[in-house]
This record gives sequence, structure tokens and C-alpha cells, in this order.
Amino acid sequence: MLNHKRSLDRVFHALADPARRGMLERLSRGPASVSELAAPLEMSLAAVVQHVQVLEASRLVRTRKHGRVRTCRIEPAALATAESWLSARRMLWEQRLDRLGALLAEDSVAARKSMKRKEGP
Amino acid sequence: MLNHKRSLDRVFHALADPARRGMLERLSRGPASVSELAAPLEMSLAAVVQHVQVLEASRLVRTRKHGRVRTCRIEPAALATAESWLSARRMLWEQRLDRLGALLAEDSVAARKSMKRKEGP
DNA sequence: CTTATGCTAAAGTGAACACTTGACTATCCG
DNA sequence: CGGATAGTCAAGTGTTCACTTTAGCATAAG
Repeated sequence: MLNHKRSLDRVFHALADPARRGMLERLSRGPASVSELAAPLEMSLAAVVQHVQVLEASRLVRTRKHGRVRTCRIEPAALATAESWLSARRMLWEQRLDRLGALLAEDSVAARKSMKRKEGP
Repeated sequence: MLNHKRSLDRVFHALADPARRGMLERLSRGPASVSELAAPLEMSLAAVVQHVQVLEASRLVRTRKHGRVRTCRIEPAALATAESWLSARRMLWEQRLDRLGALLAEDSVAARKSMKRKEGP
């Protein structure tokens, strides 16, 4: 749970930058070199390399070097982690909202007293 | 698409902090006041208020003031946005990986030459 | 009325972030 | 070999972040 927290930190932080999300979009169409990732971006190569390092630290991306070119590819696992955190939260609170909605629909004013323990006012 | 990008920035940035994720977890069990959110955290009330403002700016949370207490509740829409970005990406690249897997399984060495345009070595 | 509570607003601080530039290394190509 | 390409490293800069402290202002409770 301690490392899991940090890894969520890193993943969400990595996703919070539009340039990095753009790189991920590019990479979801297939592997690419650092320069290919840099091409559409108006920023120095060095900056792009730094973004790639952030993506790699978050485990969203894995890279390997062949000769002088570093090839980047997506790593689905880290994204699944983030996605499952999100969907877990959403399920929880949609469930709660549904329950609340059901109570409001079913119960009329007469039933209110017996609800106090289950659901605060 | 222009504002959509910024809103993703804000949502992912909001999610990138463990204190804020903790608040969201608390809030998925039901609405809470700022002080209730602050209780489990070892940080000043003022800091918690700032976190709440970040959550509110990201539209993950909506707040309303009754008397002197500000009540916070979750807003599912923003999270759905983030979740759908994630799942869209994941679908795309899992699709790609499946296609690649199918090619590797079906085609044998003999077919390799004709693949060069579609997929680099 | 007085005091405690719940929050707000403002200013400051140190660390992290998103870049840049410039110098350098390794590899591929002709 | 020599030069272009692809990336790396280090240092510097302005900005944003995550806090803190201090002071203050409503509202609720005694």
C-alpha cells in the first residue's frame, strides 16, 4: 500500500501534462523513437527526453536502445492501475448515490425516523 | 478540445496527490465538511482548504456553504472524463497488441517480408 | 454578550517542475 | 575518414506546488 500510493502519484502526475499525454497517444498507435515523439512538439529534444524519463519512471512507458535510437513503447500495466483506482472510486460513489436515490424514491416522509442510523441527515 | 485538454490537466493533477486522493476516498462514502476531511491528515486546516480548492477547480468535487460549514461532495462527471480518456487509450493499444499478437501467431517466417511496410522490425 | 468553532485570506518559504542552452558522446552513412 | 544524426548530461531559470504562519471574520453555543 505504501509503494502503491507512490506509484499512483507518479502515474497521475505523468498523465497531468498535455505533452506527455500526447506522447502516449502517439505511442498507442505503435512504438516510436524519441525524435519521432519530439517532432510534433515545439520544444527542445532535451525537454522531450525529460518527459520520456517521467513516463518511464511512472512505468507507463518502457524504452530500449538499439544503436543510437531509443525506442519507446507503451506498458499497459501502469495504466490499468490508475484506471482501476478510478473505477473503484466511481463504483463506490455511484453505488452510494443509487442507494440514496432508491431511498428517496421508495421511502416517503413516514419512513424517515428509521433511517437515522444508516444515513445521517 | 482546447478546454478539454486543460480540464484533463486539472483532473490528473488533482489526482496526483495522496492527500487529495484520500479526501476523494473519504468523500466516496458520503459528503463531509472541510474539518472532517482535515481530521485524518497531519496538516493545517488552511492546507486542506487549498487541496479542496484544487479538487473543486478540477470539478471532481463540488462544495456548498451552510452557515459556517462548507460541505463537500463528489461530482462523478469529471472523473468519468478522466476514466474515459484512460480506457480509450488502453483500448487502442490493447487492440494494437492483439493485432500484433495475431500476426505473430498466424504468420510464420515466410510472411515476414510483406510486413515491412506495416510494422518495422 | 462572550467564547469557541469553522473557515478564509494573504504572505512567505523551500522544493519540485518544465523548460532552456551548450557541450559532449556514440552511431550510422557515404 | 568525416560529417550528419540521435540522444545524453549538467547547469541554470522562471514558475508552480505544497505547505506554513498569522490575522481576521462570520456563525453557533453557552
